[in-house]
Amino acid sequence: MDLEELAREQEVQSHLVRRFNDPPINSSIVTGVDVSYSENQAVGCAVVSDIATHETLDIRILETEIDSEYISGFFQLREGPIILELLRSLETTGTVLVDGNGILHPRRFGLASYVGLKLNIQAVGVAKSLLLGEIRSRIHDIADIIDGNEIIGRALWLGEKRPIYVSIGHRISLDTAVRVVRDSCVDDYPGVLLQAHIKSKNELKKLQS
DNA sequence: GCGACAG
DNA sequence: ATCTTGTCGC
Repeated sequence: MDLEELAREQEVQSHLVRRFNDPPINSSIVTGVDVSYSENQAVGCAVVSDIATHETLDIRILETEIDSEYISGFFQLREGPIILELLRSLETTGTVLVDGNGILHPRRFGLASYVGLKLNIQAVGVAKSLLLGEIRSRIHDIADIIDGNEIIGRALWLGEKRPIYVSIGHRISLDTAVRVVRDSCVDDYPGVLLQAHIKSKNELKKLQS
């Protein structure tokens, strides 16, 4: 499939993304997913945690071969398959935090929306750099990210100089997405994402040695 | 054409 | 993301 066609598909699927809480968040379970690479070898990790008790409930690690290169705007091609397989192997995911964007995307369908829609789960995008949009009306540690006439995400300053960028993935409101990200933070970053990052990196290193 | 560009 | 040591700061 060529990118032009996939771009059209993303636009169509973006209309299926639900930008409200469905259902209201009733548990404190969150899952963070991240992937590390070495050439065409990828190691993904999913960490499930109860952010109310700080208890880690589950950890999954998966090693695969990656064929797709990274293309901005089409991150789903590279990380989609391994993340879907990781999440499908879990009994419970709660709200899933994805390393990347949700609707903060040229066609409002970033990786977090792709994962959320594909698995029909609540998902949030958490990115470390800004893909697009303008940061406006900052109040204290938070600001809107605007593109055209819509708010597509929020920038959150959590201690460090650089903010993180939170956006709706699927079946969650922006306010709730921000709240979940804040609640899941250990120091300056969502604990499940940091753990998934470290775990996937360590496992990759082990497989190489 | 030029520059930007999640990870 | 990854290639990579020391180094500035809390």
